[in-house]
Amino acid sequence: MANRHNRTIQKQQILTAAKQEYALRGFSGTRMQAIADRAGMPKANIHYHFKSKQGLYLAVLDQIIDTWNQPFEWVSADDDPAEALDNFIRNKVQQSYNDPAASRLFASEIIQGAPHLQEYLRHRMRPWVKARVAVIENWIKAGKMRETDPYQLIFMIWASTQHYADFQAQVLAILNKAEFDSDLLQETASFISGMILRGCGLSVKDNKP
Amino acid sequence: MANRHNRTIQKQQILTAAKQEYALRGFSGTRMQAIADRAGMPKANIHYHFKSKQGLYLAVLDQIIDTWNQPFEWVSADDDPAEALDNFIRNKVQQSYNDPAASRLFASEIIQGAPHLQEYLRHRMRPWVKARVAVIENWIKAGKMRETDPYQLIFMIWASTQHYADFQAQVLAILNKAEFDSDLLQETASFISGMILRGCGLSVKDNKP
DNA sequence: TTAGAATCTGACTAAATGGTCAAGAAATTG
DNA sequence: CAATTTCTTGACCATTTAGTCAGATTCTAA
Repeated sequence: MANRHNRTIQKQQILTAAKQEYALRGFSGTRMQAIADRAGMPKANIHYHFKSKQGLYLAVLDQIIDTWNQPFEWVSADDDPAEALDNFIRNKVQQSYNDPAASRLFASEIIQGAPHLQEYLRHRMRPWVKARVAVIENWIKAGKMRETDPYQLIFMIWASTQHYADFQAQVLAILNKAEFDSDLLQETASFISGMILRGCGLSVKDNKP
Repeated sequence: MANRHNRTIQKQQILTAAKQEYALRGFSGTRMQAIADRAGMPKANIHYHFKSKQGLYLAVLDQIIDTWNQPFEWVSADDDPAEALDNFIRNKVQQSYNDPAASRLFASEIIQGAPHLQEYLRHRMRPWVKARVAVIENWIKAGKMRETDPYQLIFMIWASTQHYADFQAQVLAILNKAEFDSDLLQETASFISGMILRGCGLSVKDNKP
């Protein structure tokens, strides 16, 4: 079958395997051999597709960022804050659930000072946040919600939505559960949404009409 | 000077240096030589005091847990929920601020599945949480606060209070600041406290009377 | 003071691991 | 159906690094 096609598939297999391994063991803890094993191909093959361990790592980060940015063009000042925030929160929780490895890898990178993400944080994420902050400020000025520091609000939403992916081991141990199921996901999303909305002085609409 | 004394001091120096390095580069990313350099002694000396890289790592984790457990005996059902929660939140924020390396190291360990903390999570942290959950449930039964899932509440407090230590690189980049100062600390604590209290249907008492 | 224990240290070693390479297999193309 | 390019792979290498060790130094106790 077409080579072009294969090449794409192989690269993707490598990226996926690498994401899992990097998330599981950290950058330094990851062995190229482990990625190769997981991807089901000889190690040398990985070095054919990617220049180096670090190059592969950067490629994984890039892909994560691309995936995340896609469905995230969020709302304008005209929207209803309660609905918009609820949407945003449920979206984030769902995203962490869909790809916990991505969330964890990203978290590890930031915990270690984000050495490879400065550019991204400063020139892509910061403007994105600024735009959302502006929207929230508009809502506040329009009296649609309680006066609330928009930056802090966004940080708090990030923190609580990602927590279930990043600290899953802790959450499961405390709850004495074996896995994070879809029910718990819904409960979690509703809980966070409810807390945040009430915190912003917004009324929470019941999710089961 | 006394040997016993020196021994203790040296061990402590090693532990502190190791905590910084492990937090900064992760377990695998950390070099024994780097710990030695930071502690200002030859590498072989570290292996005299600690069996192995992993042994030292476990010792660091142990010390972190000990430090954390000390001031955390929290409240009973008789206390006022608003005050108790506010206290707890401010305490946690302060703790993250005082020793961000500890917070980050712990976070890294959990993100990677908490391979060395299963015992601690299941047999020490879980009972601790259970006890707080019981208190919160009492508050709810007594009509002192809104009906709220106590586990989710604790997770959310953990998530948002630790976020500023663990994801500091991100927070600073977004806010375009160089460092996390004491003012921002206070704002953050007040913000989180306010959000959580309102979320629980409790009234927030102003902090500047 | 001195024997003996505890501590410290530079030099060394064995193992692990990222990365290379040359030769072969497969696909593409004119 | 060559000729050429692209891809695959086992074997190999250079480097890094945790951990060792024997000898020096410092402390303790009698």
